[in-house]
Amino acid sequence: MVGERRPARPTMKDVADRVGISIKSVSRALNREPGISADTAEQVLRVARQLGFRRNDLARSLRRRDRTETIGVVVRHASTRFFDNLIRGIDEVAAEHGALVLTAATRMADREESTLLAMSSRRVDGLVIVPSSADQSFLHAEQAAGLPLVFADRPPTGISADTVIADNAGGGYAATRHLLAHGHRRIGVVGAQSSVFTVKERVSGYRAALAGTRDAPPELVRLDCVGATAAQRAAGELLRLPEPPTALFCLNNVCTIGAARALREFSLGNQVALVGFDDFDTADLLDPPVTVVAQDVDTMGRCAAQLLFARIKGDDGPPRVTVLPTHLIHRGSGEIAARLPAT
Amino acid sequence: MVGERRPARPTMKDVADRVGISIKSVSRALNREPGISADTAEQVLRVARQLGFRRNDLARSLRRRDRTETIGVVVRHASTRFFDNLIRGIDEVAAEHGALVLTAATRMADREESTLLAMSSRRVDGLVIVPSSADQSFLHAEQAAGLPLVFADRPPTGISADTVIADNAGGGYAATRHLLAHGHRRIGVVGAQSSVFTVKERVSGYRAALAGTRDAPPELVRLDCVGATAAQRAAGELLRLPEPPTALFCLNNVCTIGAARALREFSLGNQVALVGFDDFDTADLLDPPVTVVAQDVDTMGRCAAQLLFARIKGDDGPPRVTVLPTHLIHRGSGEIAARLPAT
DNA sequence: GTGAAAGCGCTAACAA
DNA sequence: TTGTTAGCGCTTTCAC
Repeated sequence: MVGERRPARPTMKDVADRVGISIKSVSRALNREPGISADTAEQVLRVARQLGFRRNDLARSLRRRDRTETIGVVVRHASTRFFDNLIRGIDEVAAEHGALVLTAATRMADREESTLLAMSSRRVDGLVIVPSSADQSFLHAEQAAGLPLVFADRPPTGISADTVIADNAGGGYAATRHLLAHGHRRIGVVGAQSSVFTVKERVSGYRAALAGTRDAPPELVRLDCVGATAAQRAAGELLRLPEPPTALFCLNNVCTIGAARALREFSLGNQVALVGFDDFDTADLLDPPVTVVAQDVDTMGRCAAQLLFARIKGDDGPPRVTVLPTHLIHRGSGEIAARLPAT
Repeated sequence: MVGERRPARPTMKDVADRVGISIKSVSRALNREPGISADTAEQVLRVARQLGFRRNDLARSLRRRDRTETIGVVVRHASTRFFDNLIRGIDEVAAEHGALVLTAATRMADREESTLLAMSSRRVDGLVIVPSSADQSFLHAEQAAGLPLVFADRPPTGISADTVIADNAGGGYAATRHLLAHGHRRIGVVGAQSSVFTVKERVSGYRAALAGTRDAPPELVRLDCVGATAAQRAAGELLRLPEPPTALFCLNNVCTIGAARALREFSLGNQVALVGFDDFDTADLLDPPVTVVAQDVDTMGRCAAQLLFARIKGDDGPPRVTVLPTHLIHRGSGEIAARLPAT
């Protein structure tokens, strides 16, 4: 690697010298502030364009005391349909406020803290966080400094702040009731890390729905399936039990896809019912089409961003928790009747 | 909205006063620079933690002349499997360099310029861009200022810079040859905006493969299908032609899914062959499983980031173009033989 | 309508 | 090992 010799970027001083005026007038022109003649302003803009001037927002934000017109979004994966929809909702609201939305993916839970602090050090005006590590109490300092925080999809741990979540328990309850209504009594569950809030909630909805019935045998609940392959394996094990479930409830997209693979592997797609939590693009194209509990992730993003901007504007009421409804989309896989009605 | 009264954040001066030393010693301790006693350093770190001090990187980067240890990624959608994989690759390399990766989604092509300039004004150290607008010549100023730019997935227009793309034409050629080998002569094409580089390239690969054969009737090529619904409609129209195609080649994920819906609508899934460009998660779960031209998007991200960091480190050779191979994944839909062998 | 001076919080360069 | 001075590029304040 060669020694770095980056050409310096033109500054307001360069523009000012070129036009023959003071730096302050350049600032006024470029920021469209009043108190400058149309003539001078035009000249400044022309020269700025010629020089390829780009205002240094590091300096600007520093002087303006940390107002960066930027909000940060911190998630585990940049993507998956879920995050794309979430960020789309956030973007919409941020655009109305003229703020730039910058997203960072943490990939690993142990990089969450450093990523959040990096955003804080760069002085974003606020943060939307989908927490994935075990504890966010290190954010007390940001909160004390008045940095607005909004948690989405999952509540924070170790700190209290605005939160927007889906009605996970309600969705789990509805899915399970739906399967019960179709005659199922042995309903298997395939889900991801049991430590995650959404997983716990969805399972608790499942259990609540089964509370009136005879049983929810623990061997039918397979959590901690990380990735589609693990989910496929877990579903396969359930299907090979001496008394296998007649229906599967999968706690997220990835698990649903894994379970669908297992069902196909055993040619049980049209005999064992399947309901997945969270919709996905090709759910209608599988055989049979997959019934899901859908969440309105767009709205989740919009709510989170609206809360955040209200806080940025100065709203300092107590933390609010917003719970968004979920709804069941019947596509076929969830409407398969139980083969052997319960005794 | 109340008047905003954000508590001031502690600065190095606050820490220095509290410890009773100079601000420079605080700086040294916090940045783990040499020239400070272990004792003082420890004391500084303790007080900094107590106060919830977060170094103001706006000021730091300003003083250090725009080195922000941040790279920007600008894409149209934050997500879809494609972008997630791309960003994953970038993240991996950036982590090795200790840089933060911040992603901005432009959503609309007409916001690309303002988003890129916003990143430039915030003085990122470099940019990875998946261009979606018609022209990027406004980036000449950034290039002149020595801001490294790497374009991914599509080359820039109006400016010359490092570029990492897939072998789109090769993939289109391979897909078409594959279908020809299975006896297909009338091969329909469903694709997105014809103005997009990747679409043009994939079509040109298709045409090249057909050059030796009798024809590639223009009525079989349906471009500008934006969204799955439009693709489904276009595919449906192709299938209702007096002389319908016996195979479909879809130029991206979304089109493939739309075409799959059309095939199911007409119950032709097992009679008309289907090959899609770019793999997707449930391709193996459709009926029949979907044959695709896969691109290694992870590698695309890594290559782009490696190029970018080489530039950031000072490499100033001429712009390089990297073309990554694609490969066909046979899953079934692409191996359906033509119903009516060509005359 | 315009400009000079001060300073945002930090680090580079140098002095002690 | 520690501190002092200057200044990064901009906006705020105030004077003209």
